[in-house]
Amino acid sequence: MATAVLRLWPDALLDIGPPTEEGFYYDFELKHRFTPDDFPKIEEEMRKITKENQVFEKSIQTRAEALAYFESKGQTFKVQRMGDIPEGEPISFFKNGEFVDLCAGPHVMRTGNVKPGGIKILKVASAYFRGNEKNPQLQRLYGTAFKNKEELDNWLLMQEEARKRDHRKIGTEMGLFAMDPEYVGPGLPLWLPKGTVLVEELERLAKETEFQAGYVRVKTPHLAKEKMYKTSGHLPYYAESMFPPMEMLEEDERKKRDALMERRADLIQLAEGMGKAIAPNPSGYTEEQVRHDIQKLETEITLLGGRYYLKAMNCPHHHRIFAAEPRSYRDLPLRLAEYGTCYRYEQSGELFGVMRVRSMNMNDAHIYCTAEQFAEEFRAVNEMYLKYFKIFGLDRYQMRFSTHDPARLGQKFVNEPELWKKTEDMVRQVLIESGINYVEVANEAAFYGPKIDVQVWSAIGREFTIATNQVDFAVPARFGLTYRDRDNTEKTPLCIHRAPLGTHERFIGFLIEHYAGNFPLWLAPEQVRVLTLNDEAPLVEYAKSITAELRAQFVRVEGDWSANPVKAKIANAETSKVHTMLVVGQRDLEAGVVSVRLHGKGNVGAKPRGEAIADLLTSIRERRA
RNA sequence: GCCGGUGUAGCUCAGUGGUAGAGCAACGGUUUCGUAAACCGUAGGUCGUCGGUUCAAUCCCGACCACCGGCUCCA
Repeated sequence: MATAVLRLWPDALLDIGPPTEEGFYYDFELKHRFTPDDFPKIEEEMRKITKENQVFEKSIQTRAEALAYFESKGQTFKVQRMGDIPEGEPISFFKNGEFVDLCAGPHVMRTGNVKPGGIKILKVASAYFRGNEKNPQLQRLYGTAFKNKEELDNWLLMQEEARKRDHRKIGTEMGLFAMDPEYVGPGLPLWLPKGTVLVEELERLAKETEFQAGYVRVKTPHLAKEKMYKTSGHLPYYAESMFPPMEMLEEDERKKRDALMERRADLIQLAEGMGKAIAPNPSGYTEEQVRHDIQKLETEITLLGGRYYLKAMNCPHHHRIFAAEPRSYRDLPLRLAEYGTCYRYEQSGELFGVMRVRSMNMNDAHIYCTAEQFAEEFRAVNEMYLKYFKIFGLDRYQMRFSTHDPARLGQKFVNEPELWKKTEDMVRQVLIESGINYVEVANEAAFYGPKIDVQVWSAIGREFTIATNQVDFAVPARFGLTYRDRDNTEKTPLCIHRAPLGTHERFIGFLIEHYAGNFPLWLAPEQVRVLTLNDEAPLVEYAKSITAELRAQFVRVEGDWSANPVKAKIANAETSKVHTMLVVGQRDLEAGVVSVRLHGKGNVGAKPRGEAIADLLTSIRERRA
């Protein structure tokens, strides 16, 4: 592709072009802006190149030769990329026809190995050079190539099928949720009645599971004073992702606070100057005194209060619940659970259907425990994850173990090298013992401790972090949380943050794509619909009595005894993805049976009414797939 | 937030410098029928918002908002 682009636009600057899961891309810097109208032209040129059947020739050059080559071509990005190759490593080049590029290895031996019909340019987008938003943006051309046209067409067809599973599309079609950016706001989904069913079924699952695992439930407000997030350490590091605070102060109080803050800023500057001890300090005002006064001002400012933040996480509230009563080692582990609603001001371009939103319901819980209890608790949490994955038939997942980076202690990560090592060892131990498939990634931990993120892939191939399990050895101490131990001393507990079902928003978005909207019976918004062959009174009576019986058993059932032809009624029920249809006609009425039809599977035959109902109830109770 | 694209009825989409259509859904009738769509009719829109060009703008231009594809970031 790069060869073709260079032929068409010789002034294009090249960055790099690696393969991806669906093909490949190449980044270019070019005055001309690519549009889809250019795609056929580029494809045409690529086809010519495949016909030329150029051989990919490898050559090794010295660093100086390579640099000189790219500099002579004015390829500044390539020159920068050269810096990424470690000193002493051979610099390999590949040449095909007139095109020469830095490359670790060719993906095919000759351009002719790709048949002209198998090539397609997919889309153009932009990307930051080296993925850093401070760097210039390049134009990224995505393309794909298959051995021949048939394989390409097959792949395109699959892409088309995948698009049909998009949770935004199905969510609208099925009436699960709605977005109202004009009145409610972007990223603030409204759960419609059918989507709320999913929300509540998941909550019920979580509540049952957590109850059995010894959790207790709590409820906390959606906002808190500024002091909360200063203490937790989320401010100012997290402020970017939080909704701006609500200012509660009256005009004069605000002036007072601003004055105090100004004074504080001055003192901080003074203290810094003193630290460097540039000038003599005739006033006799010592650095220690200044620090003390800053502290006093801090307290005064926070006591004025006046600022409330919508919570972006539940942990601080739970910490205050821990602090609300004196705790003994006998109370531990204390597992506080809540489906807490959090608000995060995600950047506008990051919003994505219901998968990435600004208001979210988290399947949250915080486990306060001793260091001795930690491994057992952590293992129990992991097991809960696996239990959920089994229920949802989720087999493509990966645990991502995120650890700290010792070089960034005190900046990105709290400066507790020993605790980091200790907790990371504990987590690693649990992972190895449980035989869980995981990868370890450095420098990705939370500021307060290592974490495990669970990556899942939806049927469409979208990858998401759906759940998280984090260790926190820092924030409980910042809140001064303690329990009285056996030896009558106060100790600080460890805290495990966990959210196996993530947020309703992302989890449901994921489930929609996972099931393509065809939910298992226990989750289905409309579980059963009773359909009559016609609208004659005795038949309608029969259908109504079945409906009433199911409804009394809390089955989500609707009835359709309209005068429409049964074919039409079935078509309606099928398009609404009703899980089970009970079709009744004169025959069924006389025999006391119902004809069972399953969504997507068709008619499965008649069953005695009582048996059909019992089967439904069992499947729901057992949450069968 | 950045780059590019898009914005017409509840949904999917046509369309034009002289103030708008189709299918499905909705509503009213007719149809009484055994496993994916019976027929007739009715209603529905400040053509994302604001401004500009023009005799005239849904169409051309600009700004903003929102959404989509990426990047960055994340549950």
